[in-house]
Order: sequence, then C-alpha cells, then structure tokens
Amino acid sequence: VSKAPTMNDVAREAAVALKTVSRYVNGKTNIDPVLVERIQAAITRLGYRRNLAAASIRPGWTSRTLGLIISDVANPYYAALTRGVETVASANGYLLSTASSDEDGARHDRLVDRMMEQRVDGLIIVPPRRVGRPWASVPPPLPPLVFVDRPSDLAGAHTVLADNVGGARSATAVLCAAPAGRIAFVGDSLELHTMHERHTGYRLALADADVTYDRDLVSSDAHTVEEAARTVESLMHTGRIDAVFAANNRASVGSLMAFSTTGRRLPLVGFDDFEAALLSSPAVSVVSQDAQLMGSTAAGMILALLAGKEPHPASVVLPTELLLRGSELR
Amino acid sequence: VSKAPTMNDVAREAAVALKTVSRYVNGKTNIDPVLVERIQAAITRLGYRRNLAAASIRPGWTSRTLGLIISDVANPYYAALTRGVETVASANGYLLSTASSDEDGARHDRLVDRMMEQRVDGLIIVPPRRVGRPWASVPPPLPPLVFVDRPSDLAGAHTVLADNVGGARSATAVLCAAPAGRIAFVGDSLELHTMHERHTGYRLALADADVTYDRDLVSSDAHTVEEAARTVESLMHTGRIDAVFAANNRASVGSLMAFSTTGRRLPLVGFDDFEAALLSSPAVSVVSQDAQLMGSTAAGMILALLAGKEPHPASVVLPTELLLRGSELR
DNA sequence: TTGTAAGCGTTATCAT
DNA sequence: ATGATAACGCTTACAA
Repeated sequence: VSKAPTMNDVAREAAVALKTVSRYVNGKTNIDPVLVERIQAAITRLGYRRNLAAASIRPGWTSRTLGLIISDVANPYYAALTRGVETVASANGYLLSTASSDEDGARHDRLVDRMMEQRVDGLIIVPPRRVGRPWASVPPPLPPLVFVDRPSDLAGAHTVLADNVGGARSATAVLCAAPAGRIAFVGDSLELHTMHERHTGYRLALADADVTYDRDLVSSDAHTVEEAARTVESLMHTGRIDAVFAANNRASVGSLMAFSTTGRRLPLVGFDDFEAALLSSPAVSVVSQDAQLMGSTAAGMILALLAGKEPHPASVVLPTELLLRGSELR
Repeated sequence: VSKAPTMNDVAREAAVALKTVSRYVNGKTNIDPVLVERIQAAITRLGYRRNLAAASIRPGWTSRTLGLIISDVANPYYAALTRGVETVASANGYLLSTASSDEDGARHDRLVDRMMEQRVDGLIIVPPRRVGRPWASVPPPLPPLVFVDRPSDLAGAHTVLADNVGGARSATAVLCAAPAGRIAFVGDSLELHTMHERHTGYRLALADADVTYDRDLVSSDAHTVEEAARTVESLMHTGRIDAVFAANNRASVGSLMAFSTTGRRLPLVGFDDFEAALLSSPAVSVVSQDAQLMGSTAAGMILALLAGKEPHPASVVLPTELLLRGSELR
C-alpha cells in the first residue's frame, strides 16, 4: 500500500501552483484551459483523490457527514428508519455514520461523543430506553440535533414522533365497534414512551365507547413473542376477553401463536405492520407507522438546520394508518 | 452555535504548552500531576472535545472509520449483515459509514469514491447486481477491501460468501427423499450469482437422487412475491409438480400464498429464513444463512488487514443450516 | 518532564 | 488568472 498522491504532487506533476489545482478540484471556472488540461492529465496519471478529511478541518468547511444512532439496525423498523435518513442524506451529498446503542445509555453516550469528536455535521438520535447522561450536561457547541421515535430530555429539541396515541385509539375503536365488550391490551412495559402512549390511546378509545377500563385486561410484560403468546393464551382461558389489541408486533405474532395453539381466534388489531400479517387468514389488521418517512423527515430537518433555516414545524408527529385486513372482525 | 474550543484554547486556559495537552489527551503518563489537574480542569471548564478529523490527517493516523456499502439496509438480510459489521467495528473503536447502492453500479461507484475521499480505513462491499466500473480501473492505493455476499471482479479479493450451492443441495435433497418426483425451482433471474449457485445446488441434488432435470420446472422470473405466487399457482394447476424449492424468501412467501389460494399445499423448502416461516402450519422449513455472522466475519478480516496481518483463510464460505420444521413433508 | 517548531493536505487571503 | 504564504487543529521530532 503506497502513499496516496496529494494535491501538491498533482501541482508538481502539472507544473502549476498548488492553489490552481485546488481551484480546479473545487470546480472554479476561471482557469486557463491549458492549465486545466495539464492538471486533468496529472490527476488521472497519478490517480489523485482529494482528501475530504483534510479539507474538512478548514474553517467554514464541514465533513458532510451525518450521524445516526438507533437502538438496533437489525430491527426492521429501525432499518427502515435508517433507509429514510440515508436516502435524504445521500441525495444531498452527505455520508451517514450509523450505530446501534442496544438501548444502553452508556453505550449511546459513547457513540454520541465519538461522532461529535469525528465532527459529524448533524446528529439524528433515537434516545435509548435506559437513558444515560442528560443532554443538558453535554457541553456546547452541539451540532444540529433531531430526535426520532421517542422524545428526548432536551428542552425544545426538534423531534419526529409517530402518533402512537391516535393510532392505538383508532385500532381500539374498531374493536369496540363490534358489539362485544372486553378488549385486552397486550404489550411491553408502560415505562416505554411508545407503550405508554399506545396505552393512553387504548384508554381514550374505551372511554369514547363507554367501555369501562379494566386493569386486569392490560398486560404490559410481553417482552418477547413467547411471553405474549402465553399471556394471550391465559387471558383466553379465563374467558374474560373478546378481542385483542396487540401494542407491538411481538404481541401481534404472539397473539397469532396463541390463536393457533388454542384453535380459536379473537378479533385482533396490532400496532406496527409486520411481514407475516398478510399471510395469516384472515390477514392481520394493523396500525402502520411509516418508519422510512420518519427517517427522511428527520434528515430533512437536519438539512434545514444546516442551511441555517429553522424547520417548521419545529417538531413533527407523523400520522399512523389503520390497515383493516379482516382480523378485526369477529 | 459558537465555535468549538481547540487544544490551543485548553493550553492557554491551563497555562501549559499545546504539546502537554496533546500528551494528556492521548493518554501519555509522564506528565506532572499538577499540570494534569490544570489541564483536566480547563477541559471540563471549556467543554473541550478533541477533533478526530483533524488528528486523522496526520501521517500514520487514521480516521478509525470503516465503510459499508450494501444494496439496501431496509432489506432484513442486509440489515442483519450491517449489524454484524457494526458490532465488530464498534467493539474495536471504529465508526461505521453505511450506504445503500440500490443495486446500481454508478451509484455504488460514487459511494465508493466518496468513502475513499473521506479516507475510511477499510471498505466492506456487497457488489451491486448491475455492476459499474471494474475494480482494476480504480487507481491505487486502495484501502483494505472485503467483498460480502457476492463475489467481485477483483482478482484475489478477500470475500465472504454463503454456501449457496450446499444449502440448495441439501434443501432439494430433503424434498427428493420423499418418494415423489417433480420438484419445482422457483426463484429470481439466474444471472444473479446467488440464484445461479442455488440452481446449481438444486441440479446436483437431483442428480444425486437420479431424478432427471426438467427445465420446465424451473422458474427464474419470480422477482416479487406476487409473481412467485402466480408462478407456483400455474405450476400447481398443470399438476406437474409434487414439491417446491423456493430459492429466496419472496418465492417462499409466494408459495404460501399460492397454497392458500388453491387450498392445497405441497412439500416446500425455502432458501433464507423469514419471520412468517414459524407462523404458517406446518412451519416452513428453510435453509438459513447467518447474515450477521457474514458481517462480523468480514469486519474481522478488515481488522486483520488493518493490523497488517493477512487473514487466513483469505476468503470464507460460510455454511448454511437446514431448518426442518414440517413443511418439507407431504 | 515540558516547550518550540515543523508539517499533515487542504483552502483562503492577497498580492502579482 | 495565477501563485506565494498563512492558516485549520492536531501530533511529533527535537531541544531545553
């Protein structure tokens, strides 16, 4: 591995001044065509590639790199979000540094520090469940920051969220519409922001339909598909539920498994779409959230901030869509 | 947004020389404890963060950043691969720049150039379907390079592939084992390396079982789930097939849809695992490939190269695993 | 142990 | 239009 040729090498090879090469490389037009020819030739002869890292340390210059910290790329939801960010970034000439925090605050903080040290131009962040250091304690200057999927502890921060309350409310409302009563809420811990919101939507829909809220129908410890399946099964055995609102896709899949083992199905609507939803019969109705749009929206806000514009609105709540496919029916 | 404090600012604030701050920041031990104290204080007071981009342009220094170019992060397979790379990179203090080529050669080449200009230390690459410029035409020096999932046109390149031939062979063999005859191959274009290999495995298994190869049972235009479903349906209507080898997960899902619409199922084994596989009954047997392991293996090879070691072996073919879940039976 | 000075590859100022 | 020369923030000989 030899050393990469520098702009200086090109200048020497083309017998012009360093600055002229710089001008050429930066697309300046006022250059003698003869010299352009010589420079062009020297560049291809030497195989010169500009060093953007070196250029970025000049005042007023940037790395043209965005940072994205999510919880786990392997999760399809965050993968889609990543794609959204990437598409916008790339279309605007930005590279994207990605990293997964695994919901760990300390790890998350380390990644933030690392990206700031690398001088990314902007940071898009999914706050981890187990939060770490408060944002207020991070010394300025901070790069443009946008939080996605969950709110952050930073006051007045730019945020892109999904309408968890509205989505859960409409899903539950559909289940209420059938002339039946008891609708189970199956999900993860209510300490999680999204779960809390979906639970709120669930309660609002019940209230809308004059159904009394029953704490015993709410299960918030379905962390895995298997746990969700067991939960739904036991709720079905008690015979006290007539329908299921699955508050995340693990709960949806768990419900399907419970239906399959008990040989009996109940009306079901899930939150967040999943691949298998179309394959079961009836197909599973879901509240779908557009993760990719979330990502591209966040990236757009970062770009606005980088352009010196304050994005309007400062924060966004993206609507969800209720996809009725049959499973909501009795 | 004020200007970030520099090492010089810290030196002035702590009333020491620039070099001493540099020593401290780089973890050198031989520093007067009194000065350490002063420097530490100045750093927190000013909120100093080192500028890694600036450090990286010094000779012998690197950006400690890896680049990863895949076809699409939103594809669960590549998302898993990304996670594998990311985990290893992050554990070794490397940041990861990711980008999707969308299988487009020109786009891919642009991303490669961009990452090389940004001076990433190493590049992990999934060659796009519609290839662009040959690697031999890229002027040196090239960073350490590892190709994943598909072979590249670069002679002697380090590569990490899945055992597509072996996986398809074992899957087809299982279907041959049942005392039946005609096994359909449903997949995408055979021009794709992975498809070609899986088709080869399919043929080898047929030969192993003394079953004659019938070109009419091979469909290589199932680009989408819907197309695959239609293909399988029409094959079933002709009544000429007794089993299906689905050569990718779109074909697997399409087969399930065809079974559902025709109300009749055939023995089925798919290539590449998918979420819905466990939900259908019987559960779908698949050849599973460990994309995450592929990513971590590739990252490990890059790290070896960066450490000056030649990785052994220079290229890897990762085994696949045949997961029998019931759908392979009559 | 600490400081001075040079230099990494680039861009910007300001003469020419 | 072109070219010396000085930055940018950092590390490292080399001197003190």
